[in-house]
Amino acid sequence: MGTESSYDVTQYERPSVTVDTVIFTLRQGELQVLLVERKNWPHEGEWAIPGGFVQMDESLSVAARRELKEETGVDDPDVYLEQLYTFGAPDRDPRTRVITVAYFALISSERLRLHAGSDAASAAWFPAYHPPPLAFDHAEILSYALERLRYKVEYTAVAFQLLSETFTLTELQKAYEHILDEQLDKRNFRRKVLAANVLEATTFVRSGDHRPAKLYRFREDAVAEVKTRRLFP
Amino acid sequence: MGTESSYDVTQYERPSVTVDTVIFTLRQGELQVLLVERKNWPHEGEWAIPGGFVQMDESLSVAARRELKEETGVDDPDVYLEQLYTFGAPDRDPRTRVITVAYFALISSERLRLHAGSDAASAAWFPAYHPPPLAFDHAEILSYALERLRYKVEYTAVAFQLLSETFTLTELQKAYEHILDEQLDKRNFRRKVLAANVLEATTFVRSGDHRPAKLYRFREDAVAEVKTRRLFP
DNA sequence: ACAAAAGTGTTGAGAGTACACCCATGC
DNA sequence: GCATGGGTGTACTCTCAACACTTTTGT
Repeated sequence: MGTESSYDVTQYERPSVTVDTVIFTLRQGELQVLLVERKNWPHEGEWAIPGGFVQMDESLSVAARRELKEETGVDDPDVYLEQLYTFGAPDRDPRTRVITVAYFALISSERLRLHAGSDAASAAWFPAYHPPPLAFDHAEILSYALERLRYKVEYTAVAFQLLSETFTLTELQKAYEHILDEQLDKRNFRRKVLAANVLEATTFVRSGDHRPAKLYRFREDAVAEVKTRRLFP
Repeated sequence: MGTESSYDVTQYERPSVTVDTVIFTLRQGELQVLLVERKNWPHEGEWAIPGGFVQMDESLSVAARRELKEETGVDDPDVYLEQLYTFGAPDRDPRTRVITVAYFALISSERLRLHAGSDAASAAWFPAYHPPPLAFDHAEILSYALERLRYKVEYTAVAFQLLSETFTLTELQKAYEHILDEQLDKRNFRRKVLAANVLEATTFVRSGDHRPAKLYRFREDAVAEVKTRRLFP
């Protein structure tokens, strides 16, 4: 806002502003997304990304966290939340002009388990890569969130946000494979992840049916960014 | 927007929504940004990123292009424009709640020259890395735009948007150096830029004081993306 | 003992980086 | 003829990608 040095801020008709939060988790061996049911409108059986109006005294990220809490019961500032994009086509909601600021959140299924009984009666998890029909432009928002997640996971350490506090290297590799939808080489993966110096080994092991696996933890002080390969030198 | 299956869309008080467009060009051998003067308010001599209210029937990107045209006179759909981030802290504008969707634009000084006499009386160009004091949270918006530009220039071919249609390899290299604020090796730069197969040589040369330089053009059909170096395999 | 997942090294190819000199033109 | 920017090649290093077997545990 710049040109007018003074103006009547009430003179313009204002759009509604909402925040929609795309919530991802790893469940049942795949990447899943939380959706809420729209009972009759605009079409029977359509689902939607959870969202709500931005209150006049709350910031956008606070509104997104409020939405996250309402739907999952999780009220933890450590949950990863990032602004995605703002969608504002004039006809994206046929009722009225609604501009929505989309966020995406990553949450471990462990954290979700702790808050199982939330009030989200009509919310359910769906495979992120195979969602049901979505209302409005929400399919576009979900695609965009998946694209950003895939991209982000390649050059930062966000994937850890989807795992429990301690995890095995195989669990970490599976998380990457589910997000990237791609198989990775075990030896190369382990060598590189250990070389990155972002993990610390714990003294514990995960005992299952077979040989126990060492448990690792993400180093809080780790700076996990990769120097990007440039298009030009 | 999801939970309420029906609601009165008029029941909430609504924030104002603006679009602010950070306009970059290469001028006088440096990266510059267009700012507008805020005459008396909130503080004497402060400058601001050009912006304006989003009309009820226009999309966000159309609003950003409208702003671009009002300030520079340039009304060309080829001008590079990208949504940056949405800033919505409740107190970012002390008068009322204003949520602003920031965009950034890249425009060549050649295009600007064609539209020199626009109505932007109080607009002026400033060094992007050394701007004057800025109003509201506009310093934060500008920093964010510079960060994104630096980042984007490394893995896509956006830098061409700042050059004329034809350019010498030295001009291209200087553009990269001004944006990245870093010196590059001439031989490596030329080898890699030619290997990327995004340029076509023209038959023309730029004659200056000394040996004439070949002029190149960006290939319209070029797909200029780099496969990103991953944090993990 | 056997099934199942954990864990571990080497090699060849390609890309990145550092580095110095001759060339064509205007004055 | 000289000053100025244009233009060119090589050698070393590092990172990436492909690939198969041994170890440890539970049953």
